[in-house]
Amino acid sequence: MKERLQQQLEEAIRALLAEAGDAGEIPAVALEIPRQKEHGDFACNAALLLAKRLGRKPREIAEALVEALGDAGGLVDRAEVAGPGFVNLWLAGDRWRDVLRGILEVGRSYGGSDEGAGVRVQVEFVSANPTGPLSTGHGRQAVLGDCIARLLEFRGFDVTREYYFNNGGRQMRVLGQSVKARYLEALGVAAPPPAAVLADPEKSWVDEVGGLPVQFPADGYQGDYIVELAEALCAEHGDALVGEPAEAIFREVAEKQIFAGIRATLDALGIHFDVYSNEKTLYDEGKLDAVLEDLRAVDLIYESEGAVWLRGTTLGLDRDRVMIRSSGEPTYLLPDIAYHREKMERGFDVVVDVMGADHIDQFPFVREAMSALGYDAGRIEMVMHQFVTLTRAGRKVKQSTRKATIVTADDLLEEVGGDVFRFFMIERRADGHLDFDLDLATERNWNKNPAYYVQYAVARTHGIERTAADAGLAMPGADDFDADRLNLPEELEVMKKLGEFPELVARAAAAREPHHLAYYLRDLAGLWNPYLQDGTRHRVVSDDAGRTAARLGLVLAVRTVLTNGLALLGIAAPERM
RNA sequence: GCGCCGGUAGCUCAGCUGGAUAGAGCACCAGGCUUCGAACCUGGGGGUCGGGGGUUCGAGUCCCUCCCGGCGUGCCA
Repeated sequence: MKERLQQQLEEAIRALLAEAGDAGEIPAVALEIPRQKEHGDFACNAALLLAKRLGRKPREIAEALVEALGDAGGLVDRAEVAGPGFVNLWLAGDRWRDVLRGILEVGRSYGGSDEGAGVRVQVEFVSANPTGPLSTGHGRQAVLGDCIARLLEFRGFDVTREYYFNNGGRQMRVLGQSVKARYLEALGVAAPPPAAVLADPEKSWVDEVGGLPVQFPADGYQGDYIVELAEALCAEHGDALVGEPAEAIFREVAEKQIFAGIRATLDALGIHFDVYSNEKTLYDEGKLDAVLEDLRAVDLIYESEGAVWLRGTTLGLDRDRVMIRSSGEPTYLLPDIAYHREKMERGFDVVVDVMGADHIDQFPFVREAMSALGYDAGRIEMVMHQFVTLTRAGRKVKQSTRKATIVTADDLLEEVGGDVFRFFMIERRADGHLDFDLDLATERNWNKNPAYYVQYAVARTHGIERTAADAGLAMPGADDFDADRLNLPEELEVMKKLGEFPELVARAAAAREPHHLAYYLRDLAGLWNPYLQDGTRHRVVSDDAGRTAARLGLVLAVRTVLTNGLALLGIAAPERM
């Protein structure tokens, strides 16, 4: 619809330019839906853009444009010049109604496209290391990444969801040590670390067991989940593991169990990854050494103070960074670079890295290193998101790692449910902070909750279908009704909104900004729920068979769009609530 | 100090490549259920779009500058 109008418009502009002896390019005119509906269905600013170039008054040009456009091949009912020189266009009424047929014909794929056909995209997200349960921030990232993936799939891209984690480095050793210390504590052979030690990250705690020192690491993991892991080991193995090194069974069991917990959380959110990658594999396959050699070959590596450094300054960055510590252990940077090289080698056309604000510092180094290694770093995108804060009873919920007052993604999920969790997490732009309002999310009067508001709009369409079925009526097919019977202004409003959906999806996908969907759905439901409220003026199932069929068509179209939109957010579209 | 991200109604936030009179939810006030679903709806009050300058026919949107907040600036993760 809009495309056709745009085409007509450009032709008219071309004609206008030709008349003035101007054979240049036509400007990128905006054809947009005005905020005020008194300004028509579409408004065009072409005359304003051309004024200087043609040396004529904008309104004059606008008049000429209106004349040249005519009825735009039957699309336009009325056109007028307004304000400083806008051309406001009113579409012929039946053109809006075409939207309904279009929706019913394609149904579930309305809003989708094949623009991404043959393009392989990897979306990497969550990527939390298996050292503890997912935080609310990870929860946000999980929903964000999944929704981006869903959007891209809907636009025809070949999407791989991937989770990468570091399991080879120092933090996993600390994890093993933490579990072992708690294990000995559970056995009763070691004392728990004093509170003063736990409160000070610089201090470590040492106890003697069988003449050997056992240490709770200074930066050990303090969460209750570590204690629980240790107690489970104690119950299963008794004291048989006392002589085992922390790096062996303790570390392995912890990684396995914690990772299982993470996957359970993701499962509960309906999020499934295609590929799990980890640092250890890269290490075992020699990928870390290889990347180091190749970076050395282009003179980006040097040694200093016993550590191996990447020359960030040569790459145009503000500093150099350590790749391998003087202890011999790599930092995160080296495996990250090796991992991204793998992404390139695996042939993805586009790589989207979703990451929290605290990780973005690393990104330019990875990107520039890719470039230096001869890859097209332009294929690598970053989507950054800020943190999540919780508000309960009008106050910020204080969270502290040290005091173990962390609210996990699981806690939150249990409290509000998956649909609300997803809606609230995706509702805001990723690059702003997210204030998760628990009062609103757990509101007993569900009507205040925007997630339910949209779902309710869907449920009502099913209620109408049930009523229709009771009257012996089936939902109509695309050609089974006369859309001209829908001529109330509020019906046209709904149809216009439905018509915007494909462009909205395209924009959200291209910009990797799923939050637009949440607002769109809220808006559409905000037209639809009031429409249904007026049961006399807008009664769908009535004695008027023709109008009933047309309105059932509208009901089905609205449901289709709401359902498609909710699916892109991973939220259920219920038949009843 | 430097870098990134924010600052829009009492609160939480939308605002597409610059467009006309800046929107929504919550909160607050006043109303509405013999209704295909009231988990809903109708109406109302409420704004120096952080401050200042600039570009433009036109700026919440672009540029400069300052202020405020978050994050980063580790041989932490």
